[in-house]
Amino acid sequence: MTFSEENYLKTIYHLTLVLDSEVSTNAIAEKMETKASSVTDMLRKLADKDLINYKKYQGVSLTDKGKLSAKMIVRKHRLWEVFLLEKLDFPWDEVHDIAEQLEHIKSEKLINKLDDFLGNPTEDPHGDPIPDASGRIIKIEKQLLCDLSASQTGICVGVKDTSSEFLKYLDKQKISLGTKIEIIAKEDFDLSIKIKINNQEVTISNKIASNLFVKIK
Amino acid sequence: MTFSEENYLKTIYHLTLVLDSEVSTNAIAEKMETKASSVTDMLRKLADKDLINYKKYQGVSLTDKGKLSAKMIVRKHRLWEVFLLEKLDFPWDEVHDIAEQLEHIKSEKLINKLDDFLGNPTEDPHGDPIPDASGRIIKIEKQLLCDLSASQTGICVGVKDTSSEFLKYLDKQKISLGTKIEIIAKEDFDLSIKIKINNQEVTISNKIASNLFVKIK
DNA sequence: AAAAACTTTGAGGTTTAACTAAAAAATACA
DNA sequence: TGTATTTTTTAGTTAAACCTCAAAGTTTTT
Repeated sequence: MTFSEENYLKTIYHLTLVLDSEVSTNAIAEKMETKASSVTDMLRKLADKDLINYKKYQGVSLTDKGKLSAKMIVRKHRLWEVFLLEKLDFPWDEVHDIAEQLEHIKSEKLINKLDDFLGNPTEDPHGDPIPDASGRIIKIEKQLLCDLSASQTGICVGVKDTSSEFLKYLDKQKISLGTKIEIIAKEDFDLSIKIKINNQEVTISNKIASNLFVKIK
Repeated sequence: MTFSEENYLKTIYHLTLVLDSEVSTNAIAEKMETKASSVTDMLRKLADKDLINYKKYQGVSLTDKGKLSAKMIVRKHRLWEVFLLEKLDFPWDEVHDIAEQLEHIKSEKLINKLDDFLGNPTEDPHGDPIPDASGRIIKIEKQLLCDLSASQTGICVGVKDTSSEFLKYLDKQKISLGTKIEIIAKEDFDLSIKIKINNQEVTISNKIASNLFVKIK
């Protein structure tokens, strides 16, 4: 599989999860910042390789084979992210771009050994699940911080927005995976929330709270 | 730089070390298993980018810029080899092929962090030197095992032949980097050598002894 | 100086992945 | 239902990075 094929597969996989239905040519084109006609070309190619179910004008879905391939790419991407963050000490917002390159390295043995080396993590640094060697995914029950009520306490387990800006903001606030967050009070007027982290009280906007996943303690 | 450009540069670098002179088009073609005409194409390209000194019919050498680029590729290759062997526990003979892929990952920060993570090693698993971030190479004085005389003791620091067959043989004999080797006796007739390793006496052929680098203790 | 070996040039091919423009199909809606 | 709009596909190009083969030029060897 070429880099480009792998990237298309990954995009289709992600879009399928979000849209929960067949994925349209235009949706893929937009996500990959290319033209619909280019996408159609690639879809024919992926269909020839039996990686997607493709009927003209009907949108696409992944075949079992395609889904497994996509999951293996996601697995590689997320394991490398863990490696970069935990072993090499990269900041939160820099791991993605390098993992984009590393995810294309071809060696099943490598990725399984890396998995073991990292202690078989089940989530990446953004809190997204890491498929195991057979493609199985363990979902953790997580919810958005904004859905908690006063006096509840959560552990930060992931982010919804993975933009560099947001991740840098979190770094500045010293919020990372595993950080304990206690809701002190919620403000009805602007939906801002007063929270306690690292033994300090801070007020965060609704925008922040609705992009942070926590697990209730 | 494309993968292909990087591979040419690396080949020219290695050939320069071995031949210790200008490298010919044919030599490159043979090493890269391609045709001389393809090589000429690429040489023009590399010369345009000021990576090699190239005059028609005269062979090529690396410019300072080219030499540094080549060293950085070698650096990446060898650091990844150390990672694979030491951290992921890959066997000796499998690290090369995977490192061939990893050496093309683009991120200076990544490789420097990897270097630190590995404890700034100066040699790779085959005993070859690893250039530092500025391209400097520290040579260690090493000699072939066959050049030692009876009763001398050496520490295995590298191999000359890096073929899978040879590396597998060494694994079988439990010889690896750091293994202590004591010369018991040399046989004049067939140049075989009786050595003591891991507290066992073994006889090895001259072919083996002339592909093993040791540092005298 | 001629033969042999090596190197370059030129013409042309393949693959991969884009793109534009226009046709065709599906869908939305009046 | 039929037309307008949107979406998707087709067809024809382009461009980069490779490659091959054969011919022609250069250097080295005998």
